[in-house]
Amino acid sequence: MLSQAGAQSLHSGLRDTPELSDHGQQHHSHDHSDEDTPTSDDLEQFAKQFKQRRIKLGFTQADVGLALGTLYGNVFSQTTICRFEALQLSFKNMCKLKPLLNKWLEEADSSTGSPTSIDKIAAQGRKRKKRTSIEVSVKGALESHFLKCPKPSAQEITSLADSLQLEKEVVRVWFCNRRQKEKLCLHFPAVQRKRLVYKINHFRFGPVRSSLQAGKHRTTNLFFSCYFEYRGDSRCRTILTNLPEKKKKEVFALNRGDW
DNA sequence: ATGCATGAGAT
DNA sequence: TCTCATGCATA
Repeated sequence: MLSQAGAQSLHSGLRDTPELSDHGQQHHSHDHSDEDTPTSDDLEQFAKQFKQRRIKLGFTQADVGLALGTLYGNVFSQTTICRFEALQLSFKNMCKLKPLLNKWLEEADSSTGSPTSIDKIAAQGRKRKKRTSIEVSVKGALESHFLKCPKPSAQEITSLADSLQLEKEVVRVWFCNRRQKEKLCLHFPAVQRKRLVYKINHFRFGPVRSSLQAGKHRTTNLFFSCYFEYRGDSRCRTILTNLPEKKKKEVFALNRGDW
């Protein structure tokens, strides 16, 4: 499957499994909206409503996070509020935060728009490691490995890190985060749908054909187009890959695999 | 909104 | 050494 108009290595990226969207434990049909363990739907609905109200009241996610601190002693970051609204937290975590946010909502709803004073917490001195930026091609390789083995052993991590020229720790953390990410969306159908959107529908490969590239790197450059949907629209992204043979195979494997 | 990171508690 | 909750920093 090469160049030309064809080369449609499709694969509509659907391998929908009988997702177990709800891990039981919610038989109490009596929706005592609060304290009881909410259902995924409850949370989904609440999160949406929460965001709506928050915005109408003119608060930012960061505002809410701080307010929770001054109100209940638990400060949260903009990140966490954001993730709550987007259902990007674990089911358990969502359940934990819901009551707090609900209280805030009630209070904010009633109280006159007097902006609560904000107090910044002194930045603590922990030296945080600079965020290392992983190149797209390298991420692809990691992803590819993840599909084969989500839990590589220390040794495998070492050799992988070595071959990708990354710190072992970076690779280790990448896998941890990747696993975590994999789990987070399991409980919320809405999020799953959204994430599916990011999945690539099909690919096209071939040698670079643009006049610019022609001639020069005919044998080493490949174009790699991903057709996918993003927020309802179909998009296409083309990436040029100029990799050694071994890497090319990885790219191909990755793209043919069920990503 | 999200990628890489930290740290506490579980294994 | 992992999972989980969480966030700084940045896209």
